[in-house]
Amino acid sequence: MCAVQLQVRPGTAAFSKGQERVLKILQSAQELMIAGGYHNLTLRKVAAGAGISVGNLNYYYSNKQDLLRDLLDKVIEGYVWEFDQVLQSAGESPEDQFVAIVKFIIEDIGTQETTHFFPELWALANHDEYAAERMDALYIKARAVLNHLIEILNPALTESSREQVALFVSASMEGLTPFAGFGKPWEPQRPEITNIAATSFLHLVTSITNESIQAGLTPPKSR
Amino acid sequence: MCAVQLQVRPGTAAFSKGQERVLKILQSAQELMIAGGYHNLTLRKVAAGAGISVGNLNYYYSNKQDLLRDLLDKVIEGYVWEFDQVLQSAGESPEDQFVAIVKFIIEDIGTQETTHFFPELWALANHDEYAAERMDALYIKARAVLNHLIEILNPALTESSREQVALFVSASMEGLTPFAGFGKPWEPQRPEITNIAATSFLHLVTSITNESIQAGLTPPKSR
DNA sequence: AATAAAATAGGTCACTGGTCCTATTTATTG
DNA sequence: CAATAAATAGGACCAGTGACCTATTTTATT
Repeated sequence: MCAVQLQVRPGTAAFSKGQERVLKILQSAQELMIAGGYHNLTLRKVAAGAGISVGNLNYYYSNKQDLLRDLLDKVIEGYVWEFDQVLQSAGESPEDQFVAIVKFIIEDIGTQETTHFFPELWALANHDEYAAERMDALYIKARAVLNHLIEILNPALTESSREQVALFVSASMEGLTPFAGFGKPWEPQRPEITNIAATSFLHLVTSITNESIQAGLTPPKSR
Repeated sequence: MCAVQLQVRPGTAAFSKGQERVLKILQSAQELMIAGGYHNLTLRKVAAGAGISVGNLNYYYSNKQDLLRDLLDKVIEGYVWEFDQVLQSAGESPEDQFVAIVKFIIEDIGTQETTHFFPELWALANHDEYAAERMDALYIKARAVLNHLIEILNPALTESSREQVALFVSASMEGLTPFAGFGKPWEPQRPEITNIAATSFLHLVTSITNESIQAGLTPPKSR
């Protein structure tokens, strides 16, 4: 994908300059994506933002798709890393840990980076297979944290029920992005919304049953 | 915005042909948006899809922004109309009506149109003021239905609490789009996820209090 | 120091996209 | 039917874009 990475072989030197450049390129691309969306991401702007020429950018990324993929990889890895951090931060009770994670994620969607990047990712995933794959991998990681705690909080749930609950919780929080994210109309009420979410999710994960997930609210009269 | 609309004056005839063309143009634009996202929406493709020339397209929409705005208006109006229908369909108890609406909305995100269009809208709203305004107006309408029922189901809630709860419920469902929408990994489990959502939301709206929204789960030890 | 590899700039090229202009055809109206 | 407006096609224009190539400079290696 990226020239530098491909050309690194065992026993080769540091390539520190090239690595730095790649980092600058990706940061420039990310900033452009956040500022103007994918349709504003041009190689010339990326090069300018990284302080290099278009020809040099082409040396690192021979085409735009490769750059986009590396960008997705980089940004998504960043979030995966954050989730791992959260998982390792030893908390009190499972309830407290669960609430802490909910608060952490809703806090995160308040940043401009997250508010602007993720809708682009969701839109990309509708038309780009690679984006869809990476997005899927990211959210699997994100739900792993929730899954782990839900299993403790509600051991009676089957694996599939638990995963469905985790998906619902995760997706619910993501859904707040376009409404209570950075610069959005409900941004000032994010604290209250966080309380609603935490209360609601905690009750859900501790009280939901396999049966209610399968049968729904209006159980069939037969049987 | 659109040439035809602007040139219609009192006493003028039907302009049936022009109106038809505008409809075809907007439908073509919508199809392209759904199929390939905004970055795939070009005037040439819109013209081809509508079966007219670029020059003729330019006669109806003198620039791309105007076309985009009319497209947003058209699609959003369609959803607003749907919400009004839902609101008028007299149901049984408020609980049943509430659950019916939740099911209706989650059903809707399973269509390709909704799954593909809305992420584009959310992304656009991050960089286009007009898109942000129209999106806001749409969701205000969508929440009005929820607000109305929440007021019945939980009269003790203040107006702002109620609106925050409605926002959370609405945003949660929207958040399912990139995960359980059309062609998404969790699409097969949408029925179970719908049950989880309905159960969770119904408990939330009937049991939440103003205090828990304000204070959160861990009340301060002082006082 | 000599040599090879890496990094960089600059320019070119074909193509696409939005916009604009003009001539022509079609419909409407008095 | 004449005249006026609406609708349409075709093309031109020009800025921008991704991709590519080559020459040059910088860096590393032996």
